[in-house]
Amino acid sequence: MATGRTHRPATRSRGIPEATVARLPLYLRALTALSERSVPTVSSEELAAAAGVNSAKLRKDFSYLGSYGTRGVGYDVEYLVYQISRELGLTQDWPVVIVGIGNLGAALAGYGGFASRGFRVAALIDADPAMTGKPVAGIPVQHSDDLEKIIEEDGVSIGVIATPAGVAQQVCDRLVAAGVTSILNFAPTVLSVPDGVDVRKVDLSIELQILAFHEQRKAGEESNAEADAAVDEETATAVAPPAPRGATGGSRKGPDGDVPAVMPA
Amino acid sequence: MATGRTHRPATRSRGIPEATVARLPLYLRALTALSERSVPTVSSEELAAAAGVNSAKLRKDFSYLGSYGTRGVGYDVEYLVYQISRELGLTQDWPVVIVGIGNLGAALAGYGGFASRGFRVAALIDADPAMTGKPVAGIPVQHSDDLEKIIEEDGVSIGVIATPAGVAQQVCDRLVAAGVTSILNFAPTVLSVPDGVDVRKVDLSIELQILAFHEQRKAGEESNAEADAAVDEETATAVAPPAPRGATGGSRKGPDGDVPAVMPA
DNA sequence: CCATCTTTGTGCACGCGTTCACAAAGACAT
DNA sequence: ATGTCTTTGTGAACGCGTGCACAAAGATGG
Ligand SMILES: NC(=O)c1ccc[n+]([C@@H]2O[C@H](COP(=O)([O-])OP(=O)(O)OC[C@H]3O[C@@H](n4cnc5c(N)ncnc54)[C@H](O)[C@@H]3O)[C@@H](O)[C@H]2O)c1
Ligand SMILES: NC(=O)c1ccc[n+]([C@@H]2O[C@H](COP(=O)([O-])OP(=O)(O)OC[C@H]3O[C@@H](n4cnc5c(N)ncnc54)[C@H](O)[C@@H]3O)[C@@H](O)[C@H]2O)c1
Repeated sequence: MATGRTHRPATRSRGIPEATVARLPLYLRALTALSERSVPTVSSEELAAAAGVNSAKLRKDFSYLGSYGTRGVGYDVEYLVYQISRELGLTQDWPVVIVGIGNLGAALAGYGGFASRGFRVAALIDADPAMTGKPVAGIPVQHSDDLEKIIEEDGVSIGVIATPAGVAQQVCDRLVAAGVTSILNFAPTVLSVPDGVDVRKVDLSIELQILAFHEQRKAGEESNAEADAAVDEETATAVAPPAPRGATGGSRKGPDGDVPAVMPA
Repeated sequence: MATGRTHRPATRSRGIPEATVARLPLYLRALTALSERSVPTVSSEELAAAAGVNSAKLRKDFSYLGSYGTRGVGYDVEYLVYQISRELGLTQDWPVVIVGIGNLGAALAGYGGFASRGFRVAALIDADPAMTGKPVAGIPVQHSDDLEKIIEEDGVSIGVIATPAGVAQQVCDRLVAAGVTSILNFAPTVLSVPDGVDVRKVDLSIELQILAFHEQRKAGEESNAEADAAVDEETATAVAPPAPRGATGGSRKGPDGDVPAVMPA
């Protein structure tokens, strides 16, 4: 997954496994599409195909929510939409703040997927005074000096960080101190937060690197076999680190083109 | 995780577990930061802290790559950077195309993290004729009619989809037919691809919903106990689906504010 | 050269997640 | 009412991932 929970030892909250929770939105999406086509019921097989998962897995997932199916028939689409929505907490409104209204933050602000399903952009926050008051996607940007006030007044509990990596931890600390307990982080940094705060990250760079790994495997396999072995031997004998790789050698920026986060130690 | 591999039954490629592969970029990032501070060596404990993982896990991860550490000392930073880069396939250049240059696509095009670490934006592609030729982040947008030609000429094997969900599958099919074997999908749809093609997805909406789930759990727990039970009873007795939830009821768009993907069946 | 101290590499156990396979449940027709 | 046929819900087995705990390796100091 492009994302992953951070912290908290994966204790299944109440009884629903974390892996199941992560799939519920997928089911919900497929179910919503069926609902719009006025399909009354759906079998686990069909729904599983639409969501791209195994049907047994889907049935087990639903079994954690309760017995909502009818044997011989399947699941009532509308009823399931309701149950999953309720389980995910989408029956209530979640005000969200976005911090860092640059390229990415602006795109997020204008994203339709935000507004639907109970997520409401409560505020856009940026440190740049030139941005203050300027409307982005119809919402005026507010200065980060007012961050605490905004969070408290609106009762915001979910924050999105789209600032440069270098300031992400500071921003995170301020959000948490102000009362935010869930953070979606787009900056390529490991955020450390106190217990009780959930952090999920979206990391484009990591996704690409994982794809590159598999791509290399697909491309090579036998043609890379000799070359790989040769490199292996060369570098293995030299205990000292080899010179930076030729093509792109020399000093360069971090793996993400961002300022590397300051390390704790 | 925010992301997740799709298809392919998680066979560990050659011997490196998928979970380990997903963490290598994290280690690489931390190591690069250390490298820039000219730190010569680092212990598993320190590096694990910087990457936000367990030190035993980190050591086990590295053990899959080989024995690159020195007992009593730790790991040579430069050497490890090189080994991980090589393992991830970052020593070569990966041309990438971005399809769908809207709000998100434009942000991605201008993202610094793309250019570094061997990923090069080979082309920006959009179906809107008005966009054609217009430079975005210094790169002229090309029309999607030329998609196949671009892919083949540049030998592109990684594609990024940032189009509306409704056309994502079509775009995906064209990319795959043209030779792309790795896809990073930002559209909220399940993509189906032939064997041998890797798909990873970044789904903002899913991340938010997972956060909302945990948020609800944190908020409620006992105050929601009665309310929840009441709702449970009411809906459980009525076998027929209940009316859409009051506050935000009525017909609405999909969970992502996008056109729901057309279902196969 | 030996002792001590640090840190790696990994054997092992445990728990979570996935999948198979099937009995039970219920719809539907006769 | 009874039988058939579809589909759910779940017991059980398996495999992967995680983390503990420790022996082996090697650096460092005397
Ligand atoms: N652009 C992308 O496609 C993309 C993709 C993946 C990740 N990211 C990451 O997302 C983050 C933002 O990317 P971007 O391209 O929008 O960068 P950007 O430079 O365009 O925007 C950053 C914004 O954050 C604001 N900012 C800086 N410090 C702040 C602070 N302390 N408090 C509040 N706001 C502050 C800046 O004023 C600026 O508007 C970066 O960490 C980047 O690595 C971006
Ligand atoms: N904006 C965000 O922050 C955000 C966040 C998460 C996910 N997404 C998803 O990313 C996708 C793009 O979002 P957006 O906000 O940039 O939308 P957008 O409407 O601004 O951009 C979509 C672009 O795709 C182009 N396009 C349409 N059909 C095409 C085709 N067949 N071939 C090539 N290009 C085509 C359009 O011309 C347009 O430029 C959507 O699926 C959205 O759900 C967006």
